[in-house]
Amino acid sequence: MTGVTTAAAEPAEPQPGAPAEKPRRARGEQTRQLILETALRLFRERGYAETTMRAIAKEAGVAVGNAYYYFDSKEHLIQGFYDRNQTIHRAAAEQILAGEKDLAPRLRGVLHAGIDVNAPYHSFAATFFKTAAEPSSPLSPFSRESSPAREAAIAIFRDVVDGSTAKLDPELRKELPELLWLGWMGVILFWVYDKSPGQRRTRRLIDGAVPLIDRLVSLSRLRVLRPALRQVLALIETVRKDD
Amino acid sequence: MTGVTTAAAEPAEPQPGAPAEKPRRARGEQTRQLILETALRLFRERGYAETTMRAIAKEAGVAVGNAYYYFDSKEHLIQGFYDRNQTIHRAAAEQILAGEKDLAPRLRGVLHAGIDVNAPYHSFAATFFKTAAEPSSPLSPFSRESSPAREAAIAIFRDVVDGSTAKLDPELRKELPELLWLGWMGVILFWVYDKSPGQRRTRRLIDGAVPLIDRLVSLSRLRVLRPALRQVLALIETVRKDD
DNA sequence: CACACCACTTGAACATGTTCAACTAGCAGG
DNA sequence: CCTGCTAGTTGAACATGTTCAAGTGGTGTG
Repeated sequence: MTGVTTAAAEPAEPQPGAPAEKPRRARGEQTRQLILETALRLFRERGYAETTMRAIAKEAGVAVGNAYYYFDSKEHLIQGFYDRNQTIHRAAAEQILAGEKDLAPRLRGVLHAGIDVNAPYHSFAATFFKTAAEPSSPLSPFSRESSPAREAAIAIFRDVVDGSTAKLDPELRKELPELLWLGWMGVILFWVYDKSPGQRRTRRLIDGAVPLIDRLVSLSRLRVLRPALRQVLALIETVRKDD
Repeated sequence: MTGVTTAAAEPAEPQPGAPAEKPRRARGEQTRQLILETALRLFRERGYAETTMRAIAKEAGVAVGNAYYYFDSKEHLIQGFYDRNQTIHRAAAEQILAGEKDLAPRLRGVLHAGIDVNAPYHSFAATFFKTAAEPSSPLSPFSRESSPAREAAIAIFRDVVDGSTAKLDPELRKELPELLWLGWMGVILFWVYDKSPGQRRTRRLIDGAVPLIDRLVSLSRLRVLRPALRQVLALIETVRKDD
């Protein structure tokens, strides 16, 4: 498991751009982990809203204020969950990508793996999603704070594309990873709302959408579609400006 | 302005399916309106999070508990906002659709009108969106409670398609309104996250996406694309099953 | 070894959404 | 006009996320 590590796992060197973190000693790191793990366990057992900060503190054997020393808010505790699943998804994806060269099964495998990882937390993830949807929230997938996690996620889809034997328009190839990630966000959105048993509708969505994407990507080299493709790429370019 | 009325405007007859509401006398209705209007005004002036229930009650000259007699929670106050903008958008859309027969400008006009209606509430809408994103929330655009509002919104896009002179595949024509509504939800999502001045990136997105959709819809009648189109329609069908 | 600094810890206090038992008042029936 | 019913109203009490001033203890330095 190389390449992606959760930001909280080890006290990384302070990066130039990032806001200065206080130095942390061994004891502090231990307490931080204790609080985080206790919180995630309680979230899983009782749900997010039903878990009070007092309960977390009590269960972890610390004072309430101590939790706030390490985490800015209750929502920030979710970031741990976020990072952890990201890492597991990455590992599962590498497993799959190592043994498959065609675009469609590569993409399909990675998407299903992503759902697999999150499946045990479906009910909890819905609440999580609510807080993530707030644009100003640091947990938003589009926020600056989650930028590293986002980049890591996009990197998975870059692997999906680059490692495949599919022939496609070079311009499209450059944009495709980010587009696939966007699609993945859409799948997650669908999944969060999916109340069917075992979220099988989401599985069907993936199984149906992947061949479609595969076909569209192939068609992208067609002469009739070139103008449309250029138009799509131009739109992306235009919209992306002054972020 | 026919067809769409806000649910809260007049004390409608108790519908068979709906949960039994307490009978409400004139005085009660008046108080309810007073609280709702006061709340929406304060939301606009100070923002949602910054407006406390105590402030609403005080400003309206009632006790805190009284607000909870009429509204189950603070979030439920938002529904009024929701309904109101829906109605205004509908009216604006009818204005535009009356004078335009081509698909692209019809769609473009309706989308821009939707943004126009919501523009004054951009910062507030972000918070609103957060609560709407919770799948279990009655405010979610996909929830059963907001089903009437959703149907009304889709109806706008049905008008956009049906009233246009565009020639398109009959199967696609049937599905297009709902797809356009889904796209509209996407635009809203983009808009909520759009921090550019005046949300001009959203405007650009609309201006860029509309001709693209127009082109794709035209291309849908092309022979090479028929299989792809059928595939898309089949996917929609599959995913929609056991809702 | 003593001292000072600072990471770390505490728990009471605060702010705010929500609940609830008690009260009020206006209308219907006698 | 009295009486009772119930929609309507009240505000204190409660639950919970968050803050903060006051410690505490370990670590590096003279």
